[in-house]
Amino acid sequence: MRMQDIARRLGISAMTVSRALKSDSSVAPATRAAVLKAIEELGYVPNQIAGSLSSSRSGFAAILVPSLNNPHFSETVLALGNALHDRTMQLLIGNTDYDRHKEAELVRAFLARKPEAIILTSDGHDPRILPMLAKAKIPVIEIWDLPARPIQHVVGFSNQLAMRGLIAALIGEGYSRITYLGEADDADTRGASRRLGYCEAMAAAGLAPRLCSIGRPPATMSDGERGLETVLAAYPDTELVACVSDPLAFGVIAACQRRGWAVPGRMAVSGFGDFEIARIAVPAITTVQIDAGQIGREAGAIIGEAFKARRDAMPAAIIRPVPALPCLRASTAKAG
Amino acid sequence: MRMQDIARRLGISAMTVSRALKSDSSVAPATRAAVLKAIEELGYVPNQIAGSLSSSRSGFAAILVPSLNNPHFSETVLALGNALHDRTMQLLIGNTDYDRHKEAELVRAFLARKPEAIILTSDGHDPRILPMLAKAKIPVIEIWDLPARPIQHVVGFSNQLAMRGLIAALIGEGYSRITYLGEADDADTRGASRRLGYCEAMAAAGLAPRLCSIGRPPATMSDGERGLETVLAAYPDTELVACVSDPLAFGVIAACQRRGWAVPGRMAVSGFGDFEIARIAVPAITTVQIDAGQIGREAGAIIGEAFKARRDAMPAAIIRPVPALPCLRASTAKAG
DNA sequence: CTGTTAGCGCGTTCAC
DNA sequence: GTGAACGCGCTAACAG
Repeated sequence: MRMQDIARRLGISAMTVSRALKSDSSVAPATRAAVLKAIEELGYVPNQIAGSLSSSRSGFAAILVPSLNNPHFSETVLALGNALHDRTMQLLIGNTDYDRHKEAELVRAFLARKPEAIILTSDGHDPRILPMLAKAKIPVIEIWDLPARPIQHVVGFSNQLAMRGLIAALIGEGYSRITYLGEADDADTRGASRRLGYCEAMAAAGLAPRLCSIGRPPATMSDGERGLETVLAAYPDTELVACVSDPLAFGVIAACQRRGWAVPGRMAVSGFGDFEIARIAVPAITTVQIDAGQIGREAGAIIGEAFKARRDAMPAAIIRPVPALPCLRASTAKAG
Repeated sequence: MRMQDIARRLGISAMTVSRALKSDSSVAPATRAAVLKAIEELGYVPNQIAGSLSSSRSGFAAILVPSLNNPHFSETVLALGNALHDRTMQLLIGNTDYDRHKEAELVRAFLARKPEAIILTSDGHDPRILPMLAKAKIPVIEIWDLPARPIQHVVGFSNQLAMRGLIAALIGEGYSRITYLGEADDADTRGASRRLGYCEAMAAAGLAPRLCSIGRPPATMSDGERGLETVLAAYPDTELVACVSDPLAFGVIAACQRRGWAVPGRMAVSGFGDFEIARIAVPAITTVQIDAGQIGREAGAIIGEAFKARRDAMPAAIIRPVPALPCLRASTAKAG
């Protein structure tokens, strides 16, 4: 069924049907009512592929995240999706699995769909995506970090500074034998940034870094459970395990509890991200607070501004920092 | 940039470029190499919107889930996405927020994109979507439950039987003052099914149902923390809280621990779904094991079979059950 | 307020 | 193995 069929049935032209479906165009109220009624009765669904080709507006924005399974990223995706819904745009979601090559492949596949904006979770990108993005001439937004050399717009925070701030605060609490537990390789540059922040904070206090790793990202609760062994093997005198993320920290705490070790007391543990579990777990987990939803909303706002700016002037790159502050909780409390 | 531009540059026709991009067509190897080289150099990205319009194959499948934030659904989405990737199809993901009306709106919006298959998380659907789906003439797969009156294909398990099995097992362990904690309304019919399963198991043992609720879905850890109060207010003698999901159970356990109550011992708690947290938490949480990834993979396989069947014969509805078995863990262990 | 014309950029279907 | 004509279903841009 095509617009033509609706039109013929009403003795009008397809163009009028098309206009009746866009509420902003000028169509006689009676005509519009008749069109909508006919569409409803016949169960007609417009072909948006044809519409997109004709209008060269796909109605898509694309977002790439390392892992949809991570509640943080899915919250960002959700918030962005809601923001775009208000602009009647849909979201194409891609999962890079912390893999640059897969990211590049997805960028290519998504660009073929002519998205009107693209959001990348800031990471070490495959350099080949840059010319592709430049050619697409659409807003590009990197989220979840503050890259040294941004592609264009940014919504995020410095993972490095945030982790440095947390570790500095913990050192201030009196901890010194702090061991870092994170991913092994640098596929996840947010993880690498956090590790760097840890090292800086330790160095600033005159302490040597103590690094342990658990393999490729993402860092899971199960990794945390195994990770405690790794930490103790390398640094048996550890008094605090600083984890790259909250789920990992939860796993470490669980492993301690299985051993009958008090957390805190026998061992302290910190995380990163302020996942729900960090607030609910017993003990509650010391972490860095991030509002994942806010990142999505801000990204949606930037897309709106970019569209507006295109009409007016040269759209300047927008760098929008979001808060990332340490939050000390029971898991690192010092006894009495 | 269009195919025409590539073609002119090589002194060939656009049609040859098009064929060179589909590896199955007959193009001289030298020609193909030249085309691919030119495309690479110029950074040409084919316009899939035009391709879809012309071939009437969108390359999309659409999936609607109640909540992308739920690690279970995101795992299903991920597995389905991988399965479809092998068929070079992309996944349009929609979040219904446990809302039938929103689901209907999304079905309409997605059908306009001409997906080649649609996957719905089985729920009470808005009846208006049925004619729309029928008209679309594409495979429809309902997942995560076994609906009484399926639309077409199904991959799932009976939430009712699964919960009944779990409760029966717990009654077998010697529990009788079991209180159910779940969502309030029936927006989430999987939750309603589980509640029904609980009631049946209790009735079968001659026990009266003890129902408590925590508001609309999804059931979060925070809901669990508050939920314990609700349970104790209504049924102070509760010895086991049977929760509609693992995160909710985790919240209840956390609330117990904050009161200094031993779990198990002073209170037992069960969940549903076998989320990672159920295995890692201390105590580990008794639950019903579901393989969320398998549901996605099976759905992907059904899409493949449906495409094959279309050529051969009338595609019969496929009902593919997946396992959902009780798993007793420490959180409901009987002392001694 | 409504209709007509002319593409949008590909892939299908023929020719050769 | 390659090219030319045509159409996919809709909307932009113009008439009227």
